[in-house]
Amino acid sequence: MEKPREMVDRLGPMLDRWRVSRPDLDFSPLEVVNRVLRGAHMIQTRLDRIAAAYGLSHRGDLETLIELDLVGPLTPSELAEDLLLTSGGMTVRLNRLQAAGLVERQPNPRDGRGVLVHLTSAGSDLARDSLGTLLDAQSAIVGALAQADQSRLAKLLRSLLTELGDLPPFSPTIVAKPVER
Amino acid sequence: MEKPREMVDRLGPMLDRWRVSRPDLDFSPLEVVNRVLRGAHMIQTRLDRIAAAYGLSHRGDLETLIELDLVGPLTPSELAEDLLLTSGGMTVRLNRLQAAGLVERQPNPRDGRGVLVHLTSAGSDLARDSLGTLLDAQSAIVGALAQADQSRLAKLLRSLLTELGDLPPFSPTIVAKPVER
DNA sequence: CGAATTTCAGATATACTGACATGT
DNA sequence: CACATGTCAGTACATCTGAAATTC
Repeated sequence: MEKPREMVDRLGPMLDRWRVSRPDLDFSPLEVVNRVLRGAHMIQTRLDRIAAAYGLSHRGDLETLIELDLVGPLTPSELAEDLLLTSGGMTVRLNRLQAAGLVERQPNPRDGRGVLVHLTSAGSDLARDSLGTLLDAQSAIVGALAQADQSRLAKLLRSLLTELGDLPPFSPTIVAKPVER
Repeated sequence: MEKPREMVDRLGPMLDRWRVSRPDLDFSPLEVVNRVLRGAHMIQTRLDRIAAAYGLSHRGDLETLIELDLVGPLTPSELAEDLLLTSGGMTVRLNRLQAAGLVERQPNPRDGRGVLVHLTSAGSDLARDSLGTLLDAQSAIVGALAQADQSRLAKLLRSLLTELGDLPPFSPTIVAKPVER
């Protein structure tokens, strides 16, 4: 058992000052909310550096390639939903990735209105090459926590996200669709 | 004791598919990292709506006002550090807030090079009015979790942030080393 | 003087909304 | 026909970098 010596982040002292200023208010929700925001900011900075090392200077491009590599061809709508983006936003991304020769749009055989986004072999190579690096970086990020703490943290965050409305596309209980793709 | 019925967020099923696709890789860091990123995205969306309701359509403007209201006049550098921004970015914000009549720059009596940012009375009113609403919103966000879970989550996030290098301006014990990395 | 504070211009990202064409 | 998909133009937002001016 190690006793954490100085477990202080930037937010702690700020909260202390705020509480002195307004002792009548309850700032405890910030202990979670603000840390999620600050954490995301710092994580994003690290991940951006990795994407840049693979020649992708646009946030989100790499995750798009990786999602396609792991799951297979998807429609722009599906991609947008998975990656928390509007379809208009995804169009911009896909145009860029297509211009870079990393993805291709092909007609969707199951729906004449839409398309399926495929990786080119270059896109596939890039996704595969970078995934390991990306996982290593993320592993380093959470590596400060013991395994048990990591999974506790994951569980708590999952509860939070569920409450925030980050739900799967098809409510699990509903039967019909077996993820046809 | 309540047994959570369907504690499933959007990420869970995505991870399942990825693990099928690449059973050789360990995706567990994503359980934390990706949830922090997605959580921040959704939280930010909610908080932006509140700021907009107070006439502030620019992300970060409200937090700037509130920080000034709770802590008192600060220099642009101090604000930038607290809010994870470069000084150049803070200049833009302050120009906007000043044009809106919400803050004023005054010469810093302790340092002729710099300025101190003060709230105007309009800025102060806005900060005070909105703070309660903002805290309520954040309370609702974490409200799905039991008190004990909230504080567990806060603690785990704090460890994560500390590891990520989100440290207070003056490291309490350490003297020389700026956490070279 | 070398260092710190702040501003600014220029550059680069990011992403939404609403309208449209197309197809179901 | 009512609705869904994808694209695009227009708009808005965000933020950094590096150079310059000022003062410590």
